[in-house]
Amino acid sequence: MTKKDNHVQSVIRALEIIEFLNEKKEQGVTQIGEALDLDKSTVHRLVSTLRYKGYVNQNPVTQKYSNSFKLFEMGTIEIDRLGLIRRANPYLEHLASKTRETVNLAILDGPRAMYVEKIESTEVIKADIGVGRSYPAYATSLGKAMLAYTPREKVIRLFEKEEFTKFTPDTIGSLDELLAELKIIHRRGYAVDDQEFIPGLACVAAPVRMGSGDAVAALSISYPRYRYKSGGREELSMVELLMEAAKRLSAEFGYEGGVND
Amino acid sequence: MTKKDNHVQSVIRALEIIEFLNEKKEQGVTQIGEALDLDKSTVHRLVSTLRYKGYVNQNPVTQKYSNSFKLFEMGTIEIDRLGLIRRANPYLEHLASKTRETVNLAILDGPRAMYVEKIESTEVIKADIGVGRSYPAYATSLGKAMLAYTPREKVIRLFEKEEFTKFTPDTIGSLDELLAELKIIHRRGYAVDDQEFIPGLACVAAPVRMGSGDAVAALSISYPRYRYKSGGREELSMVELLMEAAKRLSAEFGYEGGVND
DNA sequence: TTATTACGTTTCATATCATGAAACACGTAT
DNA sequence: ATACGTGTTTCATGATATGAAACGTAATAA
Repeated sequence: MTKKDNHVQSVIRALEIIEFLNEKKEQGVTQIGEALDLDKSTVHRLVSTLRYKGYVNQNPVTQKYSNSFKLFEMGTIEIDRLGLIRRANPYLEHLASKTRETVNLAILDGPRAMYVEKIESTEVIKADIGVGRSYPAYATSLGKAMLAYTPREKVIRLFEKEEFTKFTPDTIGSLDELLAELKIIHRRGYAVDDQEFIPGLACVAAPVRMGSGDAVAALSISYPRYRYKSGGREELSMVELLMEAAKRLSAEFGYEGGVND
Repeated sequence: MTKKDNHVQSVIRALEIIEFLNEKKEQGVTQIGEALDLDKSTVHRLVSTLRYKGYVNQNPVTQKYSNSFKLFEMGTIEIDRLGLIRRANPYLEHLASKTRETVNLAILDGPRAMYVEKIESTEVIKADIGVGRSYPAYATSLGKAMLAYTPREKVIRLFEKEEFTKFTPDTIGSLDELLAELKIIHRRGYAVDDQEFIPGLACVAAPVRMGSGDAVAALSISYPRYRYKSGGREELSMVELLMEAAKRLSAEFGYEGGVND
């Protein structure tokens, strides 16, 4: 909590231009100026700074501006830092080939679960959640699996100001409810999402843990609910595969304990 | 070409901080200040602006700063724009399962080929090039495949100021050489890289074309050279698979012509 | 304990530097 | 021809980014 907002105006404006170009595609200085309530000369100066630094390109024919791929390049470097994707890939492939369902890898990005890698199911009907997207952690099995292995006070800090949106009737609706669920997950070693986020979609997830025992990421398998009976033999055997993979991957990140702390 | 450098100092500094944090990991304001030759109070103000906008996080215990995953999130949105990865995935999977080798999808980012998606070979010995990385287009089959279906004057503009680095003895070494090679590729419909970038690595690539006939992306298959004879039956049958996939994917992007213009 | 060091943070006087109105250049449409 | 639509450049103005210095806090040394 900063005492006083002492932020740099031009930097905020430049970032807002990048964000604006990120949701639109190609925009001229006038359009940007109208959207952000800036004079077009100001926009031009900021945009030309961004171009100088390689963040935006100018279309030579339309003269309009768009974001370059520098963001993508830098973003992947950021994610690659821990070598998470590289290390997780063999396990993802193993799970995908064994289950034939979509498998996912996510990290915690504040109160949200961000999908960083996936292998899609070979089935015609399959779960498909976009890499690079993030969703409220309390509403997804991946998120809950990670939160269950995150210090309780940090979880409270993350969610005390968050609103709990009821995506479906079964979505977790309060911090208390979440904390109770996390306790169960921690004891059991895996999380389930039975249509708590998207109707018809079910997932099971297990945490990837590091030396401290806290989660660095989570693995999940997601599939249409109708394909397996909730808690049935098939689903449980997927959970077994998943937990074995998560355990082995955790070992690569220095976690030496068992399922429980 | 701007007549006068009229750039916004604070924006440049803020971006340089992001870039610095992108190569290092967690850094304090003092360290950042030393690296970029700025007073720590200036760094603090810029960093707190970046945090306010969600681009950096502060570690509550060390108080040091690091980049958030916002860059990754925005980067993937940028790449997703055309739905390229989504549309290409079925073809990548088909190629991967047929050939058992690593298949790649790249786009042109200025004079460089940027890998945006891949499926790894199931072989123990395999090619592995990182998603999000980019390499000189003239040195890769993907790059050459795209350049061969890019207006000649644009190619010249992109490379007239570029230096041609000899990564291996067979790397293309000049603009003239490149233009000659592109002509052959255009006539033939696919590009090859026989150890022109990395010794021992061979690739074949075909362009994904849009309505205008220009390339939007390229598909490739990469493998260790020793596994197949250059120009042999096996390699040619991979080229056939590749061109068929590229042709179908091109159709999804509105390209209706044949292999040649 | 008390001093020392090292760090992030805040303050504040200063003038640099970002700002937007207006003019410009170059299109395209009327 | 004329009028509007771009992106671009100029320039006088003062708002605002700046860095030195002071502050707060924590960890370490004496």
